[in-house]
Amino acid sequence: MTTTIHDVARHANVSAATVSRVLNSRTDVASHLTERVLASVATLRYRPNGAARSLRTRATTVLGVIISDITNPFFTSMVRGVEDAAQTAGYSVVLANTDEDLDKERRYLEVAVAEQLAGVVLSPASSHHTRLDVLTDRGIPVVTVDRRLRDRSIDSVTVNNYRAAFDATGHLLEQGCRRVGVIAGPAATTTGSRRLAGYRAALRAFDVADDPAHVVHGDFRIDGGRSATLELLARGEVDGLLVSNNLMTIGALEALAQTGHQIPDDLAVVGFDDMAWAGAMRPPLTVVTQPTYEIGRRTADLLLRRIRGEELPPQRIVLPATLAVRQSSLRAAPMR
Amino acid sequence: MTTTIHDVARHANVSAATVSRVLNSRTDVASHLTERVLASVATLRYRPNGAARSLRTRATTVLGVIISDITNPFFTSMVRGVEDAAQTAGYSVVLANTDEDLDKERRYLEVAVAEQLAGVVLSPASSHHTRLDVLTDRGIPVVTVDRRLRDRSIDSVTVNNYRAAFDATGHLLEQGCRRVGVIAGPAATTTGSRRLAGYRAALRAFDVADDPAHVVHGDFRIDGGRSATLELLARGEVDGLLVSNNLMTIGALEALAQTGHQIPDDLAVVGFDDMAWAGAMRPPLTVVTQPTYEIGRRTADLLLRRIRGEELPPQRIVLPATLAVRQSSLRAAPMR
DNA sequence: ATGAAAGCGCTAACAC
DNA sequence: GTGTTAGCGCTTTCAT
Repeated sequence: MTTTIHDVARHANVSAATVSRVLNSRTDVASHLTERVLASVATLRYRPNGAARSLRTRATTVLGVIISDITNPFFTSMVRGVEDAAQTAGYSVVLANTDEDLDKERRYLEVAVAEQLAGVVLSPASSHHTRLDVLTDRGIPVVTVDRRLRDRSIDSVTVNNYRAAFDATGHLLEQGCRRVGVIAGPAATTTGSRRLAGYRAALRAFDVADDPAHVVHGDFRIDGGRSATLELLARGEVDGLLVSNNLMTIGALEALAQTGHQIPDDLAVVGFDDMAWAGAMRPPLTVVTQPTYEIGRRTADLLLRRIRGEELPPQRIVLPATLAVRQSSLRAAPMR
Repeated sequence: MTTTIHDVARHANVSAATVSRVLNSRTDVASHLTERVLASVATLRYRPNGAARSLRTRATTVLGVIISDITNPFFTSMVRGVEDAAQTAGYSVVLANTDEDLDKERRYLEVAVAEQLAGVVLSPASSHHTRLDVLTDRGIPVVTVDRRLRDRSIDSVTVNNYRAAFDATGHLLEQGCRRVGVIAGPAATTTGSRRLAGYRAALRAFDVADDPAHVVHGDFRIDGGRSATLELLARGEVDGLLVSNNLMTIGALEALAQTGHQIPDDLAVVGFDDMAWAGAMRPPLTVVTQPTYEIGRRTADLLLRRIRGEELPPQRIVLPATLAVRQSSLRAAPMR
């Protein structure tokens, strides 16, 4: 039927133990035996049985990636980076969606344990309520991505959200906007809270009053972005808008079109997270771009180091996010 | 350490075999024992070890989804449908990207075998060259999605691409366009070839000459769409454009903006595959919409039936794709 | 340096 | 109906 390690052993005239040693690249095997084994593996097209291996070793070579929404292009691009890094190291990747739901998140963390995943990349639903003990108790490493936890002992890879939001808001103020609204993310996420904090800091820096009416929270999804924007407009006119993620930006643009606002003349817009189509829009969209693929790679690299057992202090890797200025935020008569 | 089936057996005062029977919901266990076992499972928070199970049964409860590009929103939405259906049936899902590369595809099919996946959802890189024997020889069911194989014995779930392209092209012709270009997909894929065939049929139906200069092939990616469009424009003016998938549409729009074409006045545009942002674009984009999530669900349902061993003739499920007319294709003075 | 043998946690024959 | 037993394919002591 399927060829096992014993078939290879017989073919190479060695014991199964020796084949196993060769396959796990241990150095204590005579080189002529190594060659013979490798040759047999090749001719028999032998593939080790993953189930048997992980039953025995109590570990797999599978990484879990638990994110809120696989249809969000930010995450898919990030996942690509994780996949590539994992692949190179001989690991495969499984994905799960939480929909920002703490219950679903907890369930998937348990699955990760049951499946004995080698490690987990997590974009936590909440900086305070997400509990990782299930994993850490059993020594399964976790790295959070895009967002952090309050718990500083957990590795994370993020961008400087505060700074990015500060710059984006500053850019709108430099363009002459004085009533700048923000569609903020869920307060439970660090992307939500840090970006809002950056926005507020920019207002202060420019001596512009921080009007509570100018802040509306959305849920990082399209519909939420649309309704939050309509709510904001209902509270009074604004002349600039910062939207805290990509999907909400789509909703916001729909709302603005629907209410007859001209961009950037009536209202200058800056979104968060570049998207493949941001440049194809009319007017092209000014956004905070994140190195999504790189974020994924770095996250996976860090996770793999933990899996290998490297001892390092808790890492908080921060990558740069930069403002890509396009027409949606450029006003005719900018202020100096 | 971790609780095993024997711990549960001891706690419930039965044999491991009985616990196994209960867990696999076999009917030949006395109901009072079933209760006791279930209670023990709950109090001990027992989770069966997947590795041990699949080592024994030579099968997993994992589905593989092998697609060309996880960053393409068509596929992610489809994958959501697969995930939800799989989840309900107690299966989990792993993803892989082929980048339309036959080698990569073959490699992942081998991984599917090695990992003893229960079944595979595949969007084949080529209708002629993709070989599925690796899987079918070992009884691993496959359903192709989005695209078909020449081999009619393989189940598939697609939309009626021919008809959809026919309608989309017909719509452009009804709008008065007479020089309609098409950015076609890779000829190796059925989505590429069927959509092109539908386009040609519409030209015939409207008695419009089929100018070879109006057909350019792209690779289903953004850059390919951009360069194909520039190539098309270089060959001579067109007044209508059909783009055969979503990512190429983004590239096409960039090319049109860059060359100063006004949509829809200079050139009416219809894209394929709805995207969350199609309605947020100015002008809103006319596209062929596919029931992506539903496609995923139906695919998974079919695959799960095959996994359960149901005997049915080869299925070729065809779901409806419909034209969502928005402004990008609406001309001032349409022809009747 | 290499082989023999035990056992990871589970299910499927086979007894009873 | 339920328990006993063997063994899935691999790695890892422990001898040699």
